[in-house]
Amino acid sequence: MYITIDESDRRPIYRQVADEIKGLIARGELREGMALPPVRQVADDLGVNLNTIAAAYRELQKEGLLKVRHGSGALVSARRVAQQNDAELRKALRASLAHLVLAGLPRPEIVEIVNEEIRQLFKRDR
Amino acid sequence: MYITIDESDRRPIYRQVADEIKGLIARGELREGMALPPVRQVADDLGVNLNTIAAAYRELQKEGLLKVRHGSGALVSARRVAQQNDAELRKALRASLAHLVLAGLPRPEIVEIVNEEIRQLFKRDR
DNA sequence: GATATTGTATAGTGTCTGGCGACAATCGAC
DNA sequence: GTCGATTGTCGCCAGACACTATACAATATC
Repeated sequence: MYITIDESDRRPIYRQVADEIKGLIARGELREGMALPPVRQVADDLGVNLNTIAAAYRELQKEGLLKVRHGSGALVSARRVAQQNDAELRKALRASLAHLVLAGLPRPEIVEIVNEEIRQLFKRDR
Repeated sequence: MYITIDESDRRPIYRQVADEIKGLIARGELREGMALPPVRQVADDLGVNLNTIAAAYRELQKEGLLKVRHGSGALVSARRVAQQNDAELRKALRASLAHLVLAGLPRPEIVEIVNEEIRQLFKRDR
């Protein structure tokens, strides 16, 4: 499972991992019922402690995306999060778009990038 | 200056504030040369300590968006951030879009929302 | 059942966040 | 120019958080 973490990213590691897995689920690379690698394996790959990955899994379980089972592994249990605050989602989107603007990207380029990302997200939806 | 903070948002307050101000600058509501309200005023409005707001201002100064002057206030000093990691920006965008997908929004609606947000961002650019 | 594999719990360490109070720089009235 | 008001800064503290190491518990495999 291709996950990376970033030193310069100010989010905690466990949340970076959780967000990456969310991305994999969103774009259908991880589908309902599929097993995730054991926490120790991911932890070794990334060079962090197993508890850090376990925290990420628990986070996703709390949101209803994973079913984590003591002794066996973790499974993708849904491709939908239960209740999601719409305002929160928009705020995050707005913030990331604002950063593109502040980076100096012109409007057409931003539109281009966004469309490309959306395309990637729905690539596997047929 | 209309800023809000959100208890349920897991980002620290000072970063929420910094991001909101970034948004105001990005969409041109705060323009270069304009003064920001004193840290005490913002702090009182939001019910937090002045140091929390000061931390937000310092954050923005570090990114080159503000000029903070001891004794006088803080000014918007640019509408561009100096160096910005492109990969980081895309990652944030990707994450926020993924969350929309996981919330169950259909592709057309996501496109709609994104276009609306982009429009808002460039509303004042003529 | 024994052993390996997998997630969980606990405890320790360092960092981050946010509050309080004192300090320092600047401004404005006079 | 001085003084008071206004503004940002600093040092310290308490609590929460992030991450690690190690021991424990549940499940799978044989």
